[in-house]
Amino acid sequence: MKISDTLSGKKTDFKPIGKVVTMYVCGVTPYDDSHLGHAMSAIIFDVVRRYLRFRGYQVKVVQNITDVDDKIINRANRLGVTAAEIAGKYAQSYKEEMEALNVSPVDINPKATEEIPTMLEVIKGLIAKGFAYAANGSVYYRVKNKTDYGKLSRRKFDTMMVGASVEPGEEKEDPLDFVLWKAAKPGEPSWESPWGKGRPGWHIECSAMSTKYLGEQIDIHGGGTDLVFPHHENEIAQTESYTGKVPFVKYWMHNGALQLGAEKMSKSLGNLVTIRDFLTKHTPDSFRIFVLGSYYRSPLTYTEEAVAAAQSGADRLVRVVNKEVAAGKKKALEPKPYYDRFIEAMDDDFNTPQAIAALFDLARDINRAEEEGMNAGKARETLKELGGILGLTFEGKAEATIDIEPLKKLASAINQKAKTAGVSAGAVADDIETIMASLISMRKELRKAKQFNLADEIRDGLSAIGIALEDTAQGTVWKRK
RNA sequence: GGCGACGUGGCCAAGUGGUUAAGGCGGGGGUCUGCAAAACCCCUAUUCGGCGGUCCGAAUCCGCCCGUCGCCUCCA
Repeated sequence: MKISDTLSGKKTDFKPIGKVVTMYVCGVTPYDDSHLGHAMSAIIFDVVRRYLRFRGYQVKVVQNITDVDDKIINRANRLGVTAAEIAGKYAQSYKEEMEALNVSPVDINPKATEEIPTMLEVIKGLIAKGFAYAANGSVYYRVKNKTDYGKLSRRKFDTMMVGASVEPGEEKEDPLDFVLWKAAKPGEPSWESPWGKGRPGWHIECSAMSTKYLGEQIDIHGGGTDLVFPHHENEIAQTESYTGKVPFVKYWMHNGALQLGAEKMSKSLGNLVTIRDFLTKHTPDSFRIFVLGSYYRSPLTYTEEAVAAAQSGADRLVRVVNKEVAAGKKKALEPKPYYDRFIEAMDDDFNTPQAIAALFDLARDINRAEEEGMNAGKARETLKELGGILGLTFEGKAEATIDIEPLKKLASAINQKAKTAGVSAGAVADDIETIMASLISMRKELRKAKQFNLADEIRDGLSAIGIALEDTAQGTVWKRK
C-alpha cells in the first residue's frame, strides 16, 4: 500500500520501520466542546488504523491530551475553577463524543500534566546538546542550530523572520526561537524544574510522549494541516535534535481542514458546529460518509445540503445491511470483485471515496440480486465487514421517542370506525408493540375488504405520529421515521 | 508579501496522459403496489475555470490569466 507524506510531498510504498506500526496522532486541548473539525481528523486517523489492522499490521497508537495551556487557564480563571477541572471535564466529553462517533480507542492517551518529568528530560537533553537555552526561568529552542528547520512547512529562514512574533521584553536570542518551558506566572499551574517553577510549552509534549511510548523514530504522525506550522515543524526540530535520529517521522499525514462557510471551522473564529449538536440531528454514519466521501488531504466544506445527502446515502446502506431477506434459492452474489475494488482503493493512500463507491455498488447489487431471487448473504456480510473498516456502524437514526398518547388516541378512533365498517376492532393496549400489531392487522382486514379509505387513514395517522408503514412481501412492517 | 493547495454534471465528489469521465444526493420517466413506501430499471457532463502550448493523443503535463481556500499567531 501507498501513503502520502507531507515532508517529501510524495506518495510512496508503506514500509514500517519495525514489526509494530507506530502512530502518533495529535489530540485536543480540552477547554471547550469539540467541533466537527476535531471529529473529522479523529475519523480519518481512525480509518487509517482500522485499515492497517485489517491489512494485518500490529498498530500502536498514541494520542496526547494537552491539559495545560493558556486557553484552559484563561477559561478556568474566568469561571473561577481550576485548570484541571476544565481540562478534565472537556477531556471526558471528548472521550464520550469519540465513542459516539465510533472512533476506536487509542492505545495510550497520555496527559501533558502527567508527563512533566519526561518533558524535563527532553529539555535538559536539548540544553546539553546546545539546542536550547534557559533565560529568566524559561527555556527556548535555538532554531538556528537546526540547519534544516522549516523542511516540513517549506519555509526559509529569512522569509520567516518577517512574520515571527517578537514580543516586548523578549528574552529570546532569536525571534524564531520557540518556548520549551514557560516560567511560572502568578495564578497559573506550575511544576518544579531545574529553571524554577513553570509549565511546558505546547510542542514539547508530543516529542516527549512519542519518544517515550513509541520510540525515537515513528512510522506515522497524523494531525490537521493547520498543525504543520509551527507545531509539527517544531516537533521535528526538538525530537531530531534530541535523539540525533533523522527522520523523526517516516510518514507525515495531514488532513485538510473542515470549512464552514468561507472559513475554516475553528474554536478561535467561533464558526463551528459542535459534535454534540451534530449528533442530535444526524447519525455517526452520516458524518463518516460525508468525511470519507472526499480525499482526506483536501479541505472539505460543511453545508447542511452535503450532510443531508450523506445522511440519505448512509440510511440506504443501513437499510441494505439490516434488511432481512429469506435466502434466495438461485446462485449467490459473489462479493469478491467489490472487496478487491475496496482494497485497491484503500491501498492507494486511503482513497476512501473510491472505497465508498465500491460499497454503494455492492449495496445496489445486493438489492438487485435479492430481487432476482439470488442469495446475497455472503455479499451482505462483506458489505458489513468493509463498512466496518471505515468505522460505519450501520445503525439507524437514534430511535425517535414515540408518544404513546396520540397513538392510543388514533387506535381508539380507528377502533370506533372499524366497528361501523364491520371489521373486528382490537383492544387499545398500553404498549406500542401491541397497538401496532392491532392496527396492522386491522388494516390488513380492511385492505382485504377493499376498504382503502380507512386503511389509508391508519397509515396516514401513523405517519403523522412519526411511524412509517411498509407493505413488503413478508407482510407489513413499521418503523420510526 | 512568502509558502502550499484547489477550480470536474443542479449540489457534493473521485479520476491526474490513451477503451463508455467512479460514487453519493437531487431531478425526470418506468416496474412493483388498491394507492403508497421501500427496492429495482432507464435517463440526467461529447465534457473537466479561461486562453495558449507540448504530444499521435490531455480533465490529467507546461505557461499565462481569472476565481476560491489554507498556513505564515492559538488551532484537528
